[in-house]
Amino acid sequence: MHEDDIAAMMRALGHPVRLEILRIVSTRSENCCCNDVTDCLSLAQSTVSQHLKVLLDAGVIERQAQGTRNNYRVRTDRLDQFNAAVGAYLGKLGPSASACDRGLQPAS
Amino acid sequence: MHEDDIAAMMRALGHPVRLEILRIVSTRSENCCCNDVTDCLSLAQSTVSQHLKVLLDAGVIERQAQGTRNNYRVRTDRLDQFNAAVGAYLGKLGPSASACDRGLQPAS
DNA sequence: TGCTTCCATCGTCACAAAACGATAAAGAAA
DNA sequence: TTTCTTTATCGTTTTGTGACGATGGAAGCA
Repeated sequence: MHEDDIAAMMRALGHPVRLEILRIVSTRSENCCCNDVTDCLSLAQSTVSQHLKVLLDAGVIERQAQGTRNNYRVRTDRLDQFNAAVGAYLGKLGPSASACDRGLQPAS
Repeated sequence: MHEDDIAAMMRALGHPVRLEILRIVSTRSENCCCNDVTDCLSLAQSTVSQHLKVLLDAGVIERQAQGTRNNYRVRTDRLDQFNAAVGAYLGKLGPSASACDRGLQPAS
């Protein structure tokens, strides 16, 4: 997972409503559709659908059509992956590394 | 660390340039000023200063005036805190809980 | 065949974010 | 004092985001 991917995932998760949506979806693992989420929030259905799309595009959740409804599910694999990447990235920030590697010296 | 704080931190880190700035700052722990960062990036000084402010407001970095320059430093304590909070939050998303309870909170 | 439900998408609006140049304050250096 | 360096902030422009209502297509039910 590269820096840009981490940033993209961070941005997808960087909204209180989306974090809450993620929590809601996770608690109804098997059958959580857009309306279920909407019922839990004081937002319009279109707004919730949009947030779901953001999470979907970021790979945080997955969609599965079932008749007329769409079931959403948390992609725990991706979240684990993300969590590990964040830990690794932040862990590197303490000790010295090779930064500014666009052809510049490490430190002064 | 509460959900909104996590979201705020995520949003601050949810930009490729800011992740790179963070990395640059971390490698020059003791004396990293705005110009140092600007030299590493192809962005205007005012733009870099703005990004630094975002990171500063989110508590990701700290500022320390030294003469006419401002030294920035990574707040590893906050990042560790954030990392732990993210891990705890994402870890909760696997097992089942009681959904849609806006008034109940297991832990913080 | 209708009728209903689900929901992604479109169009729109208001506001936030990202980038820039210009500026001014404040310390260092001459 | 005068000049230079550093850099936060202002004003502006462009682009993005979040929210909404409305719409239409697809599946299920009458």
